[in-house]
Amino acid sequence: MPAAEPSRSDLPAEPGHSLYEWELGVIDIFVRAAQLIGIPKSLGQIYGLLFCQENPLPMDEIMARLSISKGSASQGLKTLRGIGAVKPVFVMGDRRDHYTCEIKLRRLVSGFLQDQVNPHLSSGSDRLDFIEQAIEREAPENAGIARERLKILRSWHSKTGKILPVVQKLL
Amino acid sequence: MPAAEPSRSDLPAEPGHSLYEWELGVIDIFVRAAQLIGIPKSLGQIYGLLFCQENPLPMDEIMARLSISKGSASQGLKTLRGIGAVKPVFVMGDRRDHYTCEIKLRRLVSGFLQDQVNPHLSSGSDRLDFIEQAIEREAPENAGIARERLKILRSWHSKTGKILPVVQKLL
DNA sequence: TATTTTGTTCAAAAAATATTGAACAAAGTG
DNA sequence: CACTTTGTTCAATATTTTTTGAACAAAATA
Repeated sequence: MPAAEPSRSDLPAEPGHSLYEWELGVIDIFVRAAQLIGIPKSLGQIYGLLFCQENPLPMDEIMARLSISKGSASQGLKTLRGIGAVKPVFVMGDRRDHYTCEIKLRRLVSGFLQDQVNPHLSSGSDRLDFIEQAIEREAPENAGIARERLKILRSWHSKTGKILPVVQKLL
Repeated sequence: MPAAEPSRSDLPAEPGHSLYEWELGVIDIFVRAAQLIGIPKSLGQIYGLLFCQENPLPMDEIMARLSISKGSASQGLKTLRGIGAVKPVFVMGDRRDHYTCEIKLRRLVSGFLQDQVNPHLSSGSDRLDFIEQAIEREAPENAGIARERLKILRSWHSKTGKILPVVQKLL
């Protein structure tokens, strides 16, 4: 598999001005990562851009350098803030919010897991209970297989719940 | 958080015939899981349906019970087969392929990781090398920060590569 | 060989998701 | 207070992804 030079098709359509080649490469990586974990590309772009900066950037700069709209930038930063991937920092003498990215892998992942995965896991318990009730209620001829599968699902649920903390510790 | 009864909006529009309530519940869980990891709902539906069966099911049955199209069923089974989530089994005296699902969590996850995550990880190496070259080539005034970030990315890459085997072992 | 059964492929349609930009709010400034 | 700057929201639009179904192929059957 050659792989070679990363495709740039996902990067700003109008590369008019700034952004070094190496920054484009980094952004490319984060855009792909975003797609892998199923979040919008623009989040990957914004995070990637901030990841390359020595200093925090205000929203206008982000919009300009990535050539994305105000709405995208605002919404994107909101989401990134929500999972703790990005933080507003106060910059003396400037009224605008400036943003830096969270650069600790562990925190980054924690925030994501907490926001995207944990909710599923906890609602999962309720769903399993619901299924259990349905099995009793219906008492189908094949309640045997049903109960067996439910048991498997419960064990999966439990295993998954135990994995996450381990992962976080290892990062 | 109430949570209660799983929504059924994702399940077959025309629940005309079979499918017990408990099966709907199980399918619901797998559809959500599918969305969480970013694969089409229909894959979750098919896997979920098979997960509830004691015996392998041929494609027509899958189409009928889930009321999905032939194309979806065929394509969905192909993908599931590709990641090892589903296996064709020979059924004596029936010309059709019959399918069972892989029911070992570890294998299920392995297949998925191998197919979806590993490729990203390996192409990642090439991308990092590309970025390194770009940094040298451009020698921007701020090559300092650039090299520092690259180092971080390399460490992330390495950590991630080490996590996967651990996860698989734990499941 | 003609016919049926089983399954794949792929262009077109539908559905889901992300992005834009204009209208609006909040808060500072002169 | 009128005006500017900064940022949010959300309906409309654009884009991407998924699903459908009809055309096709392969293989068994009669």
